[in-house]
Amino acid sequence: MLEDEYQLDYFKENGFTRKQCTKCGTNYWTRNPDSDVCGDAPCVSYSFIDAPVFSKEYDLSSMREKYLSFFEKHGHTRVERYPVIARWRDDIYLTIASIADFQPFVTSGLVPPPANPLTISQPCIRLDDLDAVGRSGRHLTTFEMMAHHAFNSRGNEIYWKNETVEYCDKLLLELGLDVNGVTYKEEPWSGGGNAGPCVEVLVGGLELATLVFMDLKQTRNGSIEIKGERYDKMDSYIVDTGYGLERFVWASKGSPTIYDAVFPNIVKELTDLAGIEHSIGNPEYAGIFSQNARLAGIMDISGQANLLHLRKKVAESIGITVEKLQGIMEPVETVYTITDHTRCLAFMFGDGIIPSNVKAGYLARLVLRRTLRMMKDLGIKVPLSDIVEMQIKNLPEYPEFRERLDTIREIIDLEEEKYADTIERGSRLVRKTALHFKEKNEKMPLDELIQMYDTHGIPPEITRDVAKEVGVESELPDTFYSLVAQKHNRAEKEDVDETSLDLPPTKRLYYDQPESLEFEAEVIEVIENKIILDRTLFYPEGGGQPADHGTLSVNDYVVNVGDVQIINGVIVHETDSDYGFKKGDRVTGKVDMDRRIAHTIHHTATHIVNEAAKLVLGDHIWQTGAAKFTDRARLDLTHFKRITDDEFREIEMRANKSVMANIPVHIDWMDRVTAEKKYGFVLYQGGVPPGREIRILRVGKDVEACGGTHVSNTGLIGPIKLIKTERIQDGVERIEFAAGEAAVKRWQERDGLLNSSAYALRVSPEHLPDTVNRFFEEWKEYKKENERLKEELAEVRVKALLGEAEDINGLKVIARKIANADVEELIKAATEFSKNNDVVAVLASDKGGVRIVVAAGANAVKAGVNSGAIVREMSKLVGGGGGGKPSIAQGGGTDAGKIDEALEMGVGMVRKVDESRDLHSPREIIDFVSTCEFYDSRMENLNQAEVLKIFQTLEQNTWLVFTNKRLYWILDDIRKDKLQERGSIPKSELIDGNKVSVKIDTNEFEQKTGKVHIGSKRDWKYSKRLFTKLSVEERIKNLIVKTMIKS
RNA sequence: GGGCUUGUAGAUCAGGGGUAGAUCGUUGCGUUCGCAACGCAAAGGCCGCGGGUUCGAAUCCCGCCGAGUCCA
Repeated sequence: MLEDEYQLDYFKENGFTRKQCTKCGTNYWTRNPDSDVCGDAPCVSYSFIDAPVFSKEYDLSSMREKYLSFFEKHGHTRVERYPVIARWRDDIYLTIASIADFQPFVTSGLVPPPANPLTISQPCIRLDDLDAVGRSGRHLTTFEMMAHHAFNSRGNEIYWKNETVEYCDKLLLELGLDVNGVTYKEEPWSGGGNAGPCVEVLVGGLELATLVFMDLKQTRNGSIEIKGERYDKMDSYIVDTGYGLERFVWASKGSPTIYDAVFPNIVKELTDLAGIEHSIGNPEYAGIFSQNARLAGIMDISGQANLLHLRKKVAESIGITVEKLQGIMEPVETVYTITDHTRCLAFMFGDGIIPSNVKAGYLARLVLRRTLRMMKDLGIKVPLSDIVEMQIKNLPEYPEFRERLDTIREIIDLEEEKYADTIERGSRLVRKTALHFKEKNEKMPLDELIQMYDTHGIPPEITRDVAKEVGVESELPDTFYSLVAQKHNRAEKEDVDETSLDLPPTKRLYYDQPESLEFEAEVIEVIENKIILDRTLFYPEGGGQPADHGTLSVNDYVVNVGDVQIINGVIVHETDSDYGFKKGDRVTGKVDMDRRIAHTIHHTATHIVNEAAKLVLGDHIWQTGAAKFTDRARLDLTHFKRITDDEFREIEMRANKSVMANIPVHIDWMDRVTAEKKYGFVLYQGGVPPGREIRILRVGKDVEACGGTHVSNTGLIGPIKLIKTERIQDGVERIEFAAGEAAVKRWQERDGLLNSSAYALRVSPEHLPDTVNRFFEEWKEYKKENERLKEELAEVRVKALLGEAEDINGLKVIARKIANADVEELIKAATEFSKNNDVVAVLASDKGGVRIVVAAGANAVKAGVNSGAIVREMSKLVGGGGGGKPSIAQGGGTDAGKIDEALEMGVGMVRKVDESRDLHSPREIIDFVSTCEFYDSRMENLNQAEVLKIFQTLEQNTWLVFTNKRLYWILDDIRKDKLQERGSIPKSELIDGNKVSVKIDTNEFEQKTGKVHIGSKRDWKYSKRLFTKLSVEERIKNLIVKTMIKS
């Protein structure tokens, strides 16, 4: 269907014939009469290695220059490269191709290209094949795409297919390529909603360039079908070429890998640093890498399995073992990767990406951390910033990187530190978690590895290694990082439901008459509550500035305008009623000027604060967002650390100085291309406005494309008060500030706070810090003193009361009301009492209702006194609740009149202790269990029969401990003893010869109707996520398994 | 923008409704000619902030602030 597209006169007139590849069946054009395959992998393998295809060797800069000047000679204008961070795009983070520079506005025809035709060498970053970088011999994360573009439209064609192929062919021949050396393979192209015919330019088995003829766009019912999608012809059609600079250099040198061709000196430096032998002068050695690159060229090497396959093949063909090959290749491959990655980082940071946990900054961090890991593998100890600096110095064509060197170094050093922290923290966590699995004698599950990475950023390799140190095995998943990066590469495109309004653009009066508040207009359309006029003073929401409010009136009808939006140049007024409005009416509009002025002031102030921040913090500052309100505004800036107090103050001062300088605000409508040429991409601080003409706002040195309303001179802003900074993401600081009246209100508020605080302490505001400090210190001292005194008081009280003890069953019982004592006092006294083994203290106070504390000495507890149970009952009586451990418990209530009664009851309970034994035989337990309902931590009901069965299979030496409606523990002896020592569980005994012994909280045993809760949260907490995935049955078994391992 | 984790002594962390803990570090005492090591003891906490539930919250719930991390 696209066959005819490739029948080019140039081919026919220059001795080419169209052939079909005998291997893959694709059609291609060649001059070589003997050719029978297409020249692309996997049909052929590299033939240029050790056999350079051009007449001489080129390095990057000579090849780039050769290319650009070739196209200049042929009528193209040389265009400066764009940044690798695609600031003008909201759909991708990184510049992935030269054509990306001209999307979307140039390719869509909305904006003319900067030159036509043009040539450019555009640095690009692609992170899709991270795993292959360094290993395949040809993959790079960063490369320069040399290109020439021609933007054609119907009636104005610059050139099309014939010329494009001719240029390419001429260039190759000029470089000294054998006439039979090039193959043009037909390969329809599609991507990003566009498509078109395309030829791949193949030399020596390597794809050197791609010539795309983009003339189709995806449509629902298009007449042309490619790969299942339907397309139509476009009115504009674009020559989109891409020549791989690095590949040209490689082909010109014929070195074993692209890395040796492109940055031999850096590779050398790094091999030296790592102490690795890398002598590509040695033919035998170089042969290994050549062979590897050749075979990698015709294979898919993503993933461990594929890599192993490659290794085998290479080893086979050279005649050495895989292990030996691995030993030679791996360190050098790592060096290649580091070389590539550090160049990538040089471009990223050189073009101002700030590392972050989001967006492009996250990609930078990803690459940076990967690099650090590999440096560690090789034992390279120098700081990463040294290597990146090396790269930058190796890129003399990018002087702008050198200017930013200090900042770049600081950013990298900070990142390196951060990563070391993360790994340190992570290793501790892994060790801890691994110990749990060791206990269970299990492998570290994949889930855990994923969680370590997902939640804590610990790479799976590290998790594996650390776990291994502890003695726990784990599985390392394959192709981890490529998957991650792929998902990251594309920004989410926001779905704007474009209700297409087929109306003329509204005349925007607010630009020409910023000070007017009333206007007359004609109603063009009324759609429900949405009113569209031919002209308006109402500012529609945009550029972080909210919409104007106000009223529209026709005759006597007045409606309120609550929102204003602009859709494709048509301004829509959303009102609270459409009553009385119809097409053709003359209306009067009135804008709420107070609101507008507040927005206007904040908008101009935003530009000033932005500029001030840039001056104070550095050139890496970019605005990533902003919002204006009537009472404040906020500005989000890229910055790699927190803004300090000093910087904060200085930004504020500078901003106010700009106000005081009363600088005029210049607004011009400019042609986009001219503006970009003149000011660069700093124009696009908040985002990229569409259109051929853009509105340029200049305040002092700050120049931005901005559609907002602004004051004419900065003096009109009035004061600017910075309110606070906030770190909204890693690498993004938010500055909140108020300007004009809002600023005055802010500091009045602040003064109010200060004054009332100072007044409360009866000091003047300037003494506030000292005084507050003193008060706080004193408060701490008094607190401690209070504690000491309470302890002393407790001792005294105990001495005084011990004599009053009543003798019950050999225990000394003290029941006392201590008036107006707080809980702490009671506890201290009770604790003091219970130091005597035989004492049971039952204390109560009437402070704030009723407070009750009961404590029992060691012998008393052994005898069966349960303070918790006593307190519970006593508290119930006084209208409250309480509980605690057998040794000590506390509670309280509201009914102070019943204190004496409660005390009596407490004593009564001690009396009864002897009567209730709380040890039970397994038979009793089973009986008990069979009357209970069970539920687990997820509050799910359990199958009772199942639980029963599990209990019956419990091993000897297993203890079940029930308290407070919960089955808390299933324990082995050792843990039981330990917990009993700590008093966490009640004492219990093994009943002779029985398989299971259990202690049940007496209270609970009597209330058999209650539900029994299985498992304590504590047991699952260390890997909550893991356990919640398990079934209830698995969870119970898990507890039991743990127990058995112990014994 | 979304998810997950996290905030307790100077540091690293445990605990997880009922008197705030461990280890290291700090200080003092003992031992030593002195140091290290050791032994004993002490000091050091608004348990991130603000609400709520409760007789009682470091602990549970809600909100805020801070930190970390994965993803879009």
